[in-house]
Amino acid sequence: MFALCDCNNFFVSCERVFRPDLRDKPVVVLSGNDGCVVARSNEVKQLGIKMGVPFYQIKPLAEKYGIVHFSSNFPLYGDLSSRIMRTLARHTPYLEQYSIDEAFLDLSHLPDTSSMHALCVRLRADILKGIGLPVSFGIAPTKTLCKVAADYAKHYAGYRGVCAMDTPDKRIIALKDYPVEDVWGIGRRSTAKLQAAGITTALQFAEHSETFARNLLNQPGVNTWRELNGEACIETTDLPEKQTITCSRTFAHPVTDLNLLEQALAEFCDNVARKLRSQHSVCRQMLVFVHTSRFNDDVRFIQQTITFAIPTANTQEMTAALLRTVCGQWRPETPYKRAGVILMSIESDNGVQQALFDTRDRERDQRLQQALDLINNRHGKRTVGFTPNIPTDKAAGLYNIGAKSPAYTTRLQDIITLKC
DNA sequence: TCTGGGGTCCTAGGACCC
DNA sequence: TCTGGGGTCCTAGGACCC
Repeated sequence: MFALCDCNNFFVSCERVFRPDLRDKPVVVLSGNDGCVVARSNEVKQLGIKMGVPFYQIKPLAEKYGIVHFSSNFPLYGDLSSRIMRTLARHTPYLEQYSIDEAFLDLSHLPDTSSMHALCVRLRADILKGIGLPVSFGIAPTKTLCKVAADYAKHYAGYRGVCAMDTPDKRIIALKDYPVEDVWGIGRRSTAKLQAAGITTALQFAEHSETFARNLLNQPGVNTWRELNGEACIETTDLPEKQTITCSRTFAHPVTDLNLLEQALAEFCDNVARKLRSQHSVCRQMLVFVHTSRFNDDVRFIQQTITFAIPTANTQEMTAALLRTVCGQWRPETPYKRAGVILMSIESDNGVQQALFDTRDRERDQRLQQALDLINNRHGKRTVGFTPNIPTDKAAGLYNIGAKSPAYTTRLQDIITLKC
C-alpha cells in the first residue's frame, strides 16, 4: 500500500502562511514574468478561473472580486516543501518525492489499513500545526489510485483530508463517478480518443480489456489501465540524477541590448552549472536559445547546441562557449523576448574520459571553481563570478516580479518581526 | 500591450552493423 | 525481373506531468 501526500493549492498556501490576513480571500500566484495563473485559492476556483490562463485576460475579474496576486517566489515554496518532505520521511522507510508539493509514502511496513489511516491523520495535523500548510492524503494499493483517493480527500469534507481506498468495493464506487480525463496519465489527446469510444468514467475504462487499452493508448495507457485495476506497475524509483537541466526566462520587454542579453544568459548558465555540480554530474552538450515572441508570426531564433569534447561542469568554460555562440548569431534591432540554456548528455563526474590534446588545466579549473562555490554559498549567489552582474537599474526592468513576497524563510533580512 | 518554466517516458523511423 | 534476416543505437516529436 502507498499513500500520496498532496498539498492543497500549494503556492497560494505558502503565501498565506506569512499572510494570515489572506486566509479567506481570493488569491492567485502567477508564473514567471507574471504571465499566467499557476495556483489558485478555492475562492478563485469557484469564480471559474482556470489553471494556466494568462493573467491579463482575467484582470477585470481580478479587480471586481479583489483577487490578490503574487509573482512566484520559488525560494519560499522550495523551503516549505523540503520541510514537509523531511516530516514525511521520518515516518516511512521509503519516500518518493514526485513534485514540489507531492510525495508517495511506502506504507507496507504497517500491519493494516487502520494504522495507515491513523498515521496519515497524525501527519496531516503535524504538518498543519508545525509548518502551516494544509495537505491531503490518499491511501491505495497503486499510485494512480492514490491520486484518485487524494482527490476525494481534498474535495469532500467528510474525509477530513484522508481517504483510504483499501477494498475492491471502495475502488469501484470511487472510479464509477470519476471522470476519465481526471485520471493521472490521461491527458487531452487520450481523453478525446476515449470519449470517441464512448468512455467517460475511470470505471468504464478499467472494465475494458487490456488489449483495448493497448490498441488505443499504447504502453502508457496499459500501465494506467493496470493501475486502475489495482495492479501496481508504476515503479518506485530512487531519485535519479536529472537527465536535462534547464534555466529559461521570458523578459518583461523585448531585449535589444546585446550586453544585457549576455549578462542574462551568463546568469542562466551560472544557475544550471551550479545545479549540475550539486548532483555531481558533468554535461557533454549545452543548448542555448534566444527568440522573439512566440505569439508573432515571424518568430526569429538563435538556437545552437554546443558540444564539449570533454564533459564539463565548469561555469567559466560553459559561459565562454555560450557567449561566443550568441555573439556570433545575434542580430541588432531584433526584439528578443525569451532566452534559455538547457544542459543535455549529463553523466556522472567520476571517471570522466580525458582527451589527449586537451589544452585546459582541468585540475586548476576545478580548484578555482570550488573556491568560488564556497564564497558564493556563504555570501550569496554571484558574489564572485566570471561575468559582470546585471546593473541594478536594468535588472529591475528585465523581469516582471513586482508582486513577489519576501523570502521569509531563506533570507536573514526578510525574517518577520513579531510585536508582542 | 500582456499569454511560464521545468521535467519524464515512449515510439517510429533512420542509420548502421554483421 | 530478381535483391534476407536480425539486431542496436540515436533522434525527433508526441504525450504527459506539476
